[in-house]
Amino acid sequence: MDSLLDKRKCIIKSALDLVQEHGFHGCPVSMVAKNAGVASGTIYTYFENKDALIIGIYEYVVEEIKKYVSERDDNLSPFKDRFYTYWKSLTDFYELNPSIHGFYDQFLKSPFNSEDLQKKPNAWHDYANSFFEDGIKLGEIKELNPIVLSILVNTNVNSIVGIKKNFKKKLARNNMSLDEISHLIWDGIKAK
Amino acid sequence: MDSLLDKRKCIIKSALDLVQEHGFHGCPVSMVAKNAGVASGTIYTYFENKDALIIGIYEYVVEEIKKYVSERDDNLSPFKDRFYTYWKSLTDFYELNPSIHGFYDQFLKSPFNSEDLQKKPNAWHDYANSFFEDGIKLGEIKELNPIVLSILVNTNVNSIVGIKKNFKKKLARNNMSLDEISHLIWDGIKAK
DNA sequence: GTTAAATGATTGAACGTTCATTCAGTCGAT
DNA sequence: ATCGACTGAATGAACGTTCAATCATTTAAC
Repeated sequence: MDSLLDKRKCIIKSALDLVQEHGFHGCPVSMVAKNAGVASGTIYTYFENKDALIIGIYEYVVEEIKKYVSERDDNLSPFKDRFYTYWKSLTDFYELNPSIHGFYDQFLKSPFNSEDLQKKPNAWHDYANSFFEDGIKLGEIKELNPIVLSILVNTNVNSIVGIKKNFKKKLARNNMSLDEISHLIWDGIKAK
Repeated sequence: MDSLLDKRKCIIKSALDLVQEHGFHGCPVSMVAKNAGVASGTIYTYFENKDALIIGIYEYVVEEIKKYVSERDDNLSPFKDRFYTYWKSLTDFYELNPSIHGFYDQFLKSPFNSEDLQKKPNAWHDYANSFFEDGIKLGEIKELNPIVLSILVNTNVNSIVGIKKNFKKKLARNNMSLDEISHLIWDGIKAK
């Protein structure tokens, strides 16, 4: 029983790496299977088809993100601190898990991220939305739609992590550190 | 001669629509051909292979973006005005050309956007970078790396346009308008 | 405790489809 | 008459998916 869940997760994880590297269509089921150390037929014990595998990866990924970020949020702290912690947690998580970052970035803009999927309950999105709702209720940030806020902040974190990944050499100079972008965003969204 | 360029552009345009709708791998060459009103073999008169077609669309797209945004920039105006005009031009352009927005968003995160491609000269990226360099030289915006700034601003515009596309109904309420996000970003990046 | 049956995961060759690409022949302009 | 674009059927490789056979583990019977 346990090993079944393990194998499912094992397939997801090895598919995650490959998709991140080669794109959705650059990694055939056979490659995922080989990478996971199983036969290609086995994939179909755990997933209805390849699309379901991709969605399965997505569901795993958002669960992991939510877990990491929410564990580090202390809702008794001042909201400003919570915001910076949120930003840092998300950044850290992506940097610790570059293939999740790569996958998620690709997935969000892909046709896999269909309207139907977006309608389904999503613990990570719910968490992020209610996080920013808190900030608004507390009067700490501007009265923007929390959904917009969360998309905006998450997009920016994604972007920064991507920049760090790609431009590591060029940017290290004497410029304002990339981490300071969080201040820039905070200045933009804080109330007053 | 002219009709050859026309046909190339015609193929690019009809591929653009299809890719935006179905994703890179959801639109076979045969479909592109049919949509463009040519035989599939004809595609190969204009493009070496399907990948080259995708890259061709990308090159067309960034050229159009650059044209639209730079035409509306008056570098004699105060930089703050120029920033708002930049933001508005880019937003307008994407809203006037939703399939370009959809394509570009997908493309940027896809494996097609390879390191090699990123190294190639790109008039739009150069334009955006030097735009923000201007702002820094004029002392109007913070001393961030202009490459970072342009990625950041472009990402945010992209994101806002995407939100407008998807959430038209939900968001129209009484919340601060999405267009105000530009102020939020300006407040964040302006000097002082 | 041993043996036998049952269950269900696993395998990988085989299948059928899809699709990028080719090319021999056609058409149209000059 | 020549040249080059155009056509679209043909090709063959790639890939998702299936399934008969195998294997491992659990259950049942004695």
